[in-house]
Amino acid sequence: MARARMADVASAAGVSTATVSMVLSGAASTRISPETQARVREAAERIGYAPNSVARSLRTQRTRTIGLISDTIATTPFAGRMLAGANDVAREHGYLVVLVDTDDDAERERQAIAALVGQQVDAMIYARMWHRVVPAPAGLPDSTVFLDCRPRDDSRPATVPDERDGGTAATLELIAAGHRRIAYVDAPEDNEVVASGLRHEGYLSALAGAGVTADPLLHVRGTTDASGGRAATEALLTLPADRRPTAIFCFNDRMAMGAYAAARRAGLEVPADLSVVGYDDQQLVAAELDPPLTTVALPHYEMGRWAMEVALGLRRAEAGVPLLMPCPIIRRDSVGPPPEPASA
Amino acid sequence: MARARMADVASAAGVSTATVSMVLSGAASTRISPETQARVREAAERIGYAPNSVARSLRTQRTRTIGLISDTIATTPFAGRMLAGANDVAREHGYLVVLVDTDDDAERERQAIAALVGQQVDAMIYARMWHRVVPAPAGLPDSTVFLDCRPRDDSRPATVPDERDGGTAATLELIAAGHRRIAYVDAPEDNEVVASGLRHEGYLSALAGAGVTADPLLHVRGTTDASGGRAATEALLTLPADRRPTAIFCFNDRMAMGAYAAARRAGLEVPADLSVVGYDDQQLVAAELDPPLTTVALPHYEMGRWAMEVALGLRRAEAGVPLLMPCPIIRRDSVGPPPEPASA
DNA sequence: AACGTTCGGTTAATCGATTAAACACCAGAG
DNA sequence: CTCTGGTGTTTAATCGATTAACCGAACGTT
Repeated sequence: MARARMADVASAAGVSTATVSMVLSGAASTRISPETQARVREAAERIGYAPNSVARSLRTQRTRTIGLISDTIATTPFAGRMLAGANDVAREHGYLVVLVDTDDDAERERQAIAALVGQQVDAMIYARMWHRVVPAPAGLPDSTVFLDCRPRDDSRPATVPDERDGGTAATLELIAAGHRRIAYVDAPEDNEVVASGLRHEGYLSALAGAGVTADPLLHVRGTTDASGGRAATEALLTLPADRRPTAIFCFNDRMAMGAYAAARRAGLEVPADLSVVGYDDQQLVAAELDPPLTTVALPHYEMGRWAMEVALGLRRAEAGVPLLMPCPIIRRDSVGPPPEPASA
Repeated sequence: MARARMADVASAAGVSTATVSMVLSGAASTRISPETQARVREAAERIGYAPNSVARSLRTQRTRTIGLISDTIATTPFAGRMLAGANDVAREHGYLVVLVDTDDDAERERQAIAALVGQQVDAMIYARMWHRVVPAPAGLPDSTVFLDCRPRDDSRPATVPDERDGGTAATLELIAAGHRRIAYVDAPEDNEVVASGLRHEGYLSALAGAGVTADPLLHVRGTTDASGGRAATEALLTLPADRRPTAIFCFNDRMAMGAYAAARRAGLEVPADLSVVGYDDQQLVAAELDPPLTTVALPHYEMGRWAMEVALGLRRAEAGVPLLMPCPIIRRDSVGPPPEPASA
């Protein structure tokens, strides 16, 4: 049998569709007598009526649907938490999210935007899986919110992680443990990777705040995977004893994995001989390392929530200055005091 | 200015909306003169017309939209690839996917199903993030496809990984390297985790096929994280030398990480002293271990594609017997010959 | 000249809701 | 006995497309 329509409820209850609509939408409860309301509700229940949102959307011009465009969902472990945040807020307010993964392809992105606009989504979220500055794509509605990226012209509301502050927090954690010779194992030089520079700034400012002069030798780079972290750490460990770092802050958790491996090869224990702090709090990795890794979490869930709240108009957000979402430090067991009592 | 409607195109081109519709949908190209067609297209282009899919959907009773219900997207690294597969197929055929994460909550699931049905999705995919047998939820349309799970009554098309074959492949890999004493570090006993038993069956059958008698001592269990794998492996390594395994097949990659740690603590090198094979080919983990881990990949992307193809009717699939998607072995560097020349 | 056929469109119904405006009915006021 | 005002409900327009049915003109045939 076909799905019940409002007209079916109407005839079952012996009223007009207008009455059914008013009763079920709860709007004009005052105008309709309680008896009629009860009759309508009972009839709707009985024949299993469920409104057709397509028809409703056509009439009301709102679909209670939010479009979420993202690059490469597949290959990042971060997408999930961002999606989860957005999805939770959407659900809490009766919205549905239409997801499109553009695989970082400009043509697909164009199509996706067109398709979502055609579907009349009420708002749009433009997400990137790693913090970037992007040229605002054409065709995005005014109601678009940027997530984990910011439009180059800052023309729309956006939220990104507060990487600078995260870099400071990580470094401070090591300083607090007594370290003075702290290395920063950075990502390769790449303007796209804004996180790299910001975390470095945070690192430098933490050192400065503690009265430690930054040693340029301790700022090294490697590819952003375990092998890069390992190579960079190995280089660091060949430094003469008095210049060698007692602690390492890595650009991300995978590089920290590599740092662990390098330490192991060099016969060093983490954290007894070398303290390590990562970044990202990567699912199923950071906590599983031996010892579990102290790291800085990327606030993907929170950013996802925020973006959806703005998209839904639950929260005012002016374009111009992106919201910097705090990156909390996650303390585990990879940080300890330096091997020798600090210079103090 | 409001979005252009078909009527706007019609008046701009001096024709009726029927003509516009026919021209733009490409359907009745034969009936309309080439000149008129050109005029209509030009007008549509000029005023930037894009069809309103809500209106179209109401009329055609199809939304070109697929609902995808899943549990806990957030906390698993697998979701991405499954989504990517589904999304790719959808995009290739001009469909959009509406995603709902139920967070494994029955009430949310109910709401999600109702919402998607109300949105008139053309079909639905019911996904789980780890292989399970589930009671088919009420309210799912007939067109629902099950992804990485199967309805208890096998009443709908479904696809799950071929875990048994994967277990065989992993074990065979070790046998081929010359191992005879091969342990299986299993997940805790739990009927929900069907993968556990199936991989075990595969393991046993590979051993039997090679004429090796399975030693019950070599079937141990641990929690499905690194610490569980580590504890189980440590237990294995305390076995007397002649009963000790020379190779370990782990239920998943995280447990394999733990096996690495245990080996290291025991002064053993992987793979020189101990070979290890994992399962899952977990993103950003398996390949990053030192040495990179040989493992069995879960075909999430392929399952996602398959499910969407079935949902879109591009592929016939009868309910009854779930499609077993092959789990390819990913060879890296954690498998070598046993430390002593094989018994041969 | 009368009568099909094509050709090239147009008319109008329809999908299933929402909602402004109209209406029927009754009570109380003037 | 008419008028005014509520009250409770219905009528009908509307959202923006699709599509079956129809229609007028031109052309060919006998």
